[in-house]
Amino acid sequence: VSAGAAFASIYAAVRRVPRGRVTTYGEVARRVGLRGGARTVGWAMASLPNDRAAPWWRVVRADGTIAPRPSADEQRRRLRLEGVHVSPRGVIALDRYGWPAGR
DNA sequence: TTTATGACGAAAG
DNA sequence: GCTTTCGCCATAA
Repeated sequence: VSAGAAFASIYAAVRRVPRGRVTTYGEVARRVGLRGGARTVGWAMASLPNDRAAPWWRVVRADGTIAPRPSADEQRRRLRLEGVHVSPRGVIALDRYGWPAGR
């Protein structure tokens, strides 16, 4: 895998996110041992060749908003399909769908 | 090795 | 509530 070890850890963490739940970049970063490495996580997702078995759509920003990217629309759609309620503005209730918090 | 970039985060104005 | 600034870590050139 072409990327560094950090990527593997990040992908692994993202895969642990249960269906119907979402997590944040910062949360993932923390799980892999990177405190301020939230950007690294996002960058890892950006490098996602789309063949990688990582539910990137379950990863949102710290405030529950979806990152402004071209596929944000698709991400929102996928989350909805999993039962995650996304506000019209693209905001997700982390205190409800967040993970591992959950509630 | 240094510089620049990035699906971020938190704080300050 | 929104925009701006700084901080963090890893990779690329």
